[in-house]
Amino acid sequence: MARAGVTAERLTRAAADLADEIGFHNVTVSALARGFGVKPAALYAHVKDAQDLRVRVALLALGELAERAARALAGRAGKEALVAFANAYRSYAKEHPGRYAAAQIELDWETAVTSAAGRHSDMTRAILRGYDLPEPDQTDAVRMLHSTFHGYVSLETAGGFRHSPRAADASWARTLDALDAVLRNWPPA
Amino acid sequence: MARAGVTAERLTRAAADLADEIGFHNVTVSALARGFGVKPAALYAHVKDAQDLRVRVALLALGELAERAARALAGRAGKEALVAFANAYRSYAKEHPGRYAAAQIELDWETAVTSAAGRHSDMTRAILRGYDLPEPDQTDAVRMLHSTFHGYVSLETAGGFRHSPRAADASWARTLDALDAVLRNWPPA
DNA sequence: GCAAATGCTTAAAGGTTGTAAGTAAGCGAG
DNA sequence: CTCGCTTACTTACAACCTTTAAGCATTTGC
Repeated sequence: MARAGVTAERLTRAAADLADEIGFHNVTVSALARGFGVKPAALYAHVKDAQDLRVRVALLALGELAERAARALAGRAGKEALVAFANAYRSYAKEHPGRYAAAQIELDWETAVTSAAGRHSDMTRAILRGYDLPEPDQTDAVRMLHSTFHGYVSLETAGGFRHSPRAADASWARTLDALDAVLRNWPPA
Repeated sequence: MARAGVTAERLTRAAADLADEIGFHNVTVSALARGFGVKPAALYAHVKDAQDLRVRVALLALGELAERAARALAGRAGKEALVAFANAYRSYAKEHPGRYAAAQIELDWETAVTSAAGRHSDMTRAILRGYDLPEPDQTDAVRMLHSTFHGYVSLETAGGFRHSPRAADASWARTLDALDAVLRNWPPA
């Protein structure tokens, strides 16, 4: 019995890759074990249980997404920053649907603040620096931006825009135009 | 063996109720059968398989949501219509998280157009009548509205707004203000 | 080179989906 | 009213997934 060299990290990456292929929902401990050529029970030495594995994939995805977003944001401001950030977000979700789905699972407060989840709202706030919004409008705008990005990507992935001939890319670009416009002209309370 | 009186409709409603209680994800054929006091196999006489059941719950939810939205929209126009529609959407998701989750599953094209899914974009278009947008801006705006509503509700449900002291209700109201503002002042291409 | 730690296997219990075949209850017609 | 058909449900079973416990084998460290 040659050793397969399973580690929590390799397991997490394999689970993420598998999720992108067959859907996050369909990733099982058994399928993962088959991929490593070991019995399912062997994985429990590296990972607490199936939920622990899911959380690890979620944290991996959040980290990758934050890194990509940070790279997109570097050296840009205003609308350019908004568009770059949004595109980084959307392209990640399209290239890695399984990872993106993983990133949406509920994390307990402790895990969430420690993880890259906090970095995301920090970056969104960084975009807003170019629009000069006071609190609490800034928080509201962060939530609106995040909602629109996530909602659009989520609906697009679920096939919600396939019924109309209008290209999803075009609507996306116009949605970003609209967001930029409303941030530059934020309505008074 | 007294008959339990299982039908596809009652099964669907029970599944929807159970989903609201324990999460759509956790609804199993077995748990449902236990609720009816019958063996799991009995359910397969009324429903093709687990996926069929999920689709039925999705269609139920889409129908209920469409009905609630239509009621909210009746006799309103402009921002009032926008706010009423959005609130109907959000309140349904909060009252029926399991049903709402069900409504997000992918439906094949045939099922989707036959179902209430089409009615939803029709209603969103009805809201936009008050803002007088030409095509294809109208389609883009429909997609943006739907994305923002779904994204906000989705993130809120997943606990994404619990890290900040700012009330989710307040940000929601301001987000609707912003949407109204950008629809009244839609940026040119 | 031997002992301890580590990595994987076998074994087994318990839960889930789904099919097939058997039984019992209800219903309609003669 | 009872015979027989349809319908509803049960039992039985196969396949798969999760997770724990115990055992063996391979590395590693002293």
